[in-house]
Order: sequence, then structure tokens, then C-alpha cells
Amino acid sequence: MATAIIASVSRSCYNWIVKVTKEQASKNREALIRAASKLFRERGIDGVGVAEISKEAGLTHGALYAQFSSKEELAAEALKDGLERAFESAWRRAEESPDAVGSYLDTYLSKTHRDQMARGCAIAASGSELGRQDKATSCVFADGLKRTIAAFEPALGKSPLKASQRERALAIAASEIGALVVARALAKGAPKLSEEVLTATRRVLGEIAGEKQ
Amino acid sequence: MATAIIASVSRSCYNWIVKVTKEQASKNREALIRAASKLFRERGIDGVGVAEISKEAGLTHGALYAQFSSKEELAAEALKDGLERAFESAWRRAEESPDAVGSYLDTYLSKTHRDQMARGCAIAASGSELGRQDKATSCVFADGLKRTIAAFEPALGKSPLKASQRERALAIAASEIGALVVARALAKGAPKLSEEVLTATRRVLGEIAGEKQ
DNA sequence: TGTACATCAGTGAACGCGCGTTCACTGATGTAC
DNA sequence: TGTACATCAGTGAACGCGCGTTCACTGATGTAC
Repeated sequence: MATAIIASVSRSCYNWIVKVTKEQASKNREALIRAASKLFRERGIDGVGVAEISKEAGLTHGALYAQFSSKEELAAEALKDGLERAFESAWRRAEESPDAVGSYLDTYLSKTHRDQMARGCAIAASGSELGRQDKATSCVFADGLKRTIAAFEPALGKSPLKASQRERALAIAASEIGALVVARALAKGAPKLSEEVLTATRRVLGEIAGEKQ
Repeated sequence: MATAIIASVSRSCYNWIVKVTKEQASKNREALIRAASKLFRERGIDGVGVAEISKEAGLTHGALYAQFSSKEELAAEALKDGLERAFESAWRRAEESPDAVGSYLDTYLSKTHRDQMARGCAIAASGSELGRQDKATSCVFADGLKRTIAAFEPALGKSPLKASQRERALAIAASEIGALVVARALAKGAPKLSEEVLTATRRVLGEIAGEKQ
């Protein structure tokens, strides 16, 4: 008797439309990755729970497990996605702009980018966490960086340095990330110094790139 | 009756020496900070529990709460300590060495440093987490960086760049951190590229610093 | 094209583990007289 | 200097919250005939 009541009560909560088209399911998967990518950048992987990620994507946590086997798998997927997007935007800029490297640096080393962790570069946002990921994630990062270097290298102008074009391209890529990380770490305690790091690095990297003054 | 037995059983577990001298207590506090600093760098703040930190320091988790009000407070303390140590070693090198900046860069951008997250630079290891800390931690970082820049600036030689001495010092500090973070992220998936980032950045920063070739 | 049925993305309650934190209790240290 | 007593760093069992994960169940989709 008691069991019957419980059963009927518990059944009453399944009265919703749950099945969606494959297209919608794929969109939902994408939404989960995007939500995770954004929130992880903002607060770190351990700083956000699966419930919040699902909610941000407009779903419940159960749906997350229909798409991914674990939070860890979602994290790897989100990181990959974030890296790919970060690199893609770098390539696009490099191809489009007349003063490719210069305008890219202007954007990358801007206060706006510094203050938008959730939407900004995934490498700078995940920085140290990246070093603790597995080989697969490291490979995704490596591929992206290789293509970025390949895109940047020919865009570099004449420089006063003796270092090769490739060396300069590698150093610029690493340096801009460092400057953003440092500027973010300084933002709360020393906003002026934070800005100075951005502008100083912008100036120095511009010279290294050999842009027309 | 039953209560009496439980009481007597539970009393039996308090038969240890627990009180220590103030000096020892202070050493224990230090040990907790050191253990936390090491483990946090290795695996991130959320990657290690209070039990493991206490064990590493040779204590129980209860002792941790006699010294710190929460894990968060310990984390802030450990980060501050790590930063101070990182900066201290930078200053010492800058003062001691004849070719200060060059030898410092050699050590900082070495494979050894890349592979020793637990003992290496706290800034590179905590990178992105730093940006999510409170103002107090940001201030500690800012103070350390200011003193580092002040120590580095006069040690810089003539450079082919137009950027000022201060701009170059700031850019070098930010760049070396970025290079280490990137090299670590690449280490598992592309060890050769990882090394290349280190050597390329070493070369370029050396030129920026204006060291004698 | 229409019908019968299997599939599976999604729901939300429930689970259970592990974590940070608390607590009763200890007894050498350190202090007041 | 010796004695009485308060202090408090430390122990380890226990708590309870929140998290990742599971599960019974749904019903439109998509497929087989």
C-alpha cells in the first residue's frame, strides 16, 4: 500500500518531453562544451560543478552523462575546444590584417582581454592546469601552437635581433601568454603595474616582430 | 552502562604526547606551509586534500586547524611563501652573478626547472590560479615583482631595441614565465617543441637583456 | 505511405564517497605565586 | 628555586555537506517492415 503510493508519486515526475532530434542532441552537446569551457576558464576545473555547467547549457546534469562519460572527459573536450578556438582566431587575424602581428598583439595584450577570462584565450586562462593534463591534451595544444607559429613566422618583419625568424615567433607566442597571466595576477593589487606589463610587453614584442613603426 | 564502555574506549585513544614547545609549534606551522606550497604547485589547490598536506608535514589534519582557520587561509599563506621564495632566489642570483640576467635565464628556462613543478617557480606553477586569488595575494605578487624589476633593470646591458630599460625588464619577467608555462604544457605531447620554446625564448630574451655575446 | 516498435537523449530523485571542518580530550609547556 | 595551575598545540573520531555519478523511467524520434 505504502509502496504503491510512493511508486505512483515517483512516477508523476516523468511527465515531460525528453526525446530530442539527433540534431538537437548534437547542439546540446556543443552547448555543454561551450558552457564548460567558459566556466572552467573563469573559475578553474575544480571551481565549477557539473550541475552549474548543465544549467548554463540549459540542461540537467543527467544529460551531461548521456553525452560524456565523466566530468574529466568533458574537461578535456572543453579544453581542446577552447584551444582550437583560441588558435583559430589567431590564424584568422594573421591572414586578414595588413599589419597582422601588430594588430593581433594589440588585441591580445589589451585590458579588455585581461578582464575577460571567460571569453579570452584558453591557454592563458588554464595556464598551469594545462601542464597537469594528459598527453592527448598536450598534443592538441602542440598542434595548435605549431600552426600558429607557421602562420606567424612569415608575417614577421625585419628585426634588430640576431635570433632567427622561428625563434622570434616562438618567443613571441610564449611571451604574450606570460604577459597576460602576469597582468591578470597583478590586476587586483597593482592595476597600474598590470597595465604597464601589458604595454611594455606589447612594445618589446612589436620590436621583436619587426613591425613598421 | 553502554555509554560507560564507549566512553572508556574512546578515552583510550588520547594516550599520546601532544603538547610541544612554542618553537616546535612554529616549526610545525612552517612545515605545513612548505608541504602545502609543494603539493599545491604539483597538483593545484583543489588537487590536494588537507589530510595529505598534514601527513606530508608529519602531522594530523587537526593540527592544521590549530595553525590556520581554513584550507583557504593555508593556501594564501603557501602562495605568498612560494612567491617570496621565488623572488628571493631571483634577487640573490641578480646580486651574486657577474652576468646576472644571463645565468638567471639559463636556470629559469632550463629543462630541469620545467620538470620540477613542485620545487620550481610558484608563479609559473600557479599561473592561472593567481588571477583568481584575492587582492591581498595580488599585492604580495606585485611587491615581489616590483623588487625583481628594480633588481633586474640596472643589470641590463645595451640592447638593439628602442624600448626603455624598464620596459625590457618588465617584458623579460613576463616572458620567461610564459615560456615556462608553455613548455610545460607541451612537455608530454611534443617534447622537442617544448625544448625549442625554452631555447628560443632564452636566446631572444638574452638579446633583449643586452648580455655580452 | 502507414504502422509497430526499438532506441536513446534527457529528467530528476537518490546515492555514497571524500572532503573540509569540528570536537572532546590530552598533557607537556610555560607562567604566576 | 619550587609548586600549582592554566594554556593551547596536537590527536583522531565523527560530522555533514556537496559533489560526481547512477538509475528508473519517459516518450518523441527514427527505423524496419
